[in-house]
Amino acid sequence: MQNNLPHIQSIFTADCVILGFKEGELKVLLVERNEFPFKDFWGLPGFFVDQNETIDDAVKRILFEYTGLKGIFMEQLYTFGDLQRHPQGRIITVAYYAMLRLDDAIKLAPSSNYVRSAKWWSIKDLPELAFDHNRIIAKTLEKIRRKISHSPIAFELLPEKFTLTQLQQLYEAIWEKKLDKRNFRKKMLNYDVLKELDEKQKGVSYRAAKLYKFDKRKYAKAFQNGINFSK
Amino acid sequence: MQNNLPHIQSIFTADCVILGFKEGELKVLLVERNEFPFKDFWGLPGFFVDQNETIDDAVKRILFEYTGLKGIFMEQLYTFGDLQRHPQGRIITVAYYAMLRLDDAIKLAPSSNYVRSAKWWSIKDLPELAFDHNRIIAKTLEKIRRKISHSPIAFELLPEKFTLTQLQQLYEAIWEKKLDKRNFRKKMLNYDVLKELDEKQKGVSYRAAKLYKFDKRKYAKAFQNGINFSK
DNA sequence: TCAAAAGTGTTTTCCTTACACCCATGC
DNA sequence: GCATGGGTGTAAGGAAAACACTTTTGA
Repeated sequence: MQNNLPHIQSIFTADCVILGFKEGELKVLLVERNEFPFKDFWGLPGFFVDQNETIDDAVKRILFEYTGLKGIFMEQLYTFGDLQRHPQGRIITVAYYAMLRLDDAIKLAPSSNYVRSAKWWSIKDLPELAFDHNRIIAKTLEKIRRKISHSPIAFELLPEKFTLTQLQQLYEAIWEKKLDKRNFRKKMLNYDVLKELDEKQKGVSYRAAKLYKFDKRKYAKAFQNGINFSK
Repeated sequence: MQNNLPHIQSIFTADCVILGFKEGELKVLLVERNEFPFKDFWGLPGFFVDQNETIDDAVKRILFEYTGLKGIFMEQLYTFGDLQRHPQGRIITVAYYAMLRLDDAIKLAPSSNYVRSAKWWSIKDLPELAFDHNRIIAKTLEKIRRKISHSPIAFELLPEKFTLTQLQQLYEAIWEKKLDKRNFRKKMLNYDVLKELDEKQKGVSYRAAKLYKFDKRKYAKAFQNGINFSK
């Protein structure tokens, strides 16, 4: 950093891993590229950041353009700058991940002409993606596997009202590990961050489960003591 | 990302939070700036990344230039892109943190002419720094506070041979919290990641303590089971 | 012999784990 | 009435936390 900026300029982009949860599986939103490089490959939604917006704002903007949603949970993941990651030269990308509730009928609206289509993919069964996007998704998984132990990010992926079984399935999907139903419920209720509702599941052909809400106020209290949704 | 790169170019830098541990305190290496902006302010060592090196390599290079050391532990922290962080326009910086053993007499060699001097500061008592560097250091602290619970990064800051009391003081400095001696030792030895040496502290005017080494092989085993140096 | 830090065990409490059966509902 | 998931308790083991005194050493 010098007085007269030497204008060593670099190209950088932002890529976003948009996650959802449906049918007991973690899903990731991918786009089909319509231009070189990696034409016809699937990859993460990526974009340039304007000179007059923060990276966070740029990601919010793009999330809105793709999903029509605002206020989505998002967080910076990592910045990738390998020399080989882009065939046209070293392009640095700041990767983010975002989490949203897939229950609302989200209309996917790929807004840019470099994108042919957009689709939710099961994160367990991805093709070879453009650039280093497989690696970025792998790193996202590592991150959220750790993070759901001490942060209430799981609730970002669930409908506002959910059953304990849905919550458990989400943890199981992220950790790729079966959990004991009784222990899971005991522990989760013990944290005292859920609000039990006077409402039950509807439209199922078996005993309807109670619905719960995540309670931010309770969580704020519990957080002081260092909560730990351990495996 | 498009076929013909639109060359929306951005300036970006890398900044490095270099940490050491001495006299029971966490230290951070700061440089005194010799040029505008923020002339005469102290700040983090920052630098441009060449077009043909990865960000990691650039940080390694700079660490070597400043300290004469290679193989220092380092990790990416976060990428900061606020619009106001640099008075001359939006400059994105990728922040790293690094940890080294301060016991070796490290000769600080500020290599660049934008730096007047370099000095170790106690992290608890910092002046107002250039740019958003106070914030970057705060974020580093948050990160390592979490990270020392499940990673053996503490050992990066200690001499190769250390006493249990030194190790405890380091945890206490990072967590800003007194720990119980007996419980700390019991727990730490229980993890089975330390090797007890046939050697004792020298040059102290009281009962000399046993020296220990961190044992990477033992750690690798313990790691499988999900180690947790909890508070 | 004194000052300074090293070193050491036990008890209580709490969290984690393992484990299996009956219940409610819709079809 | 049957298939499907909902919902529940207890015992045992292990980790965490609280707590204070004796030992060693050099000056």
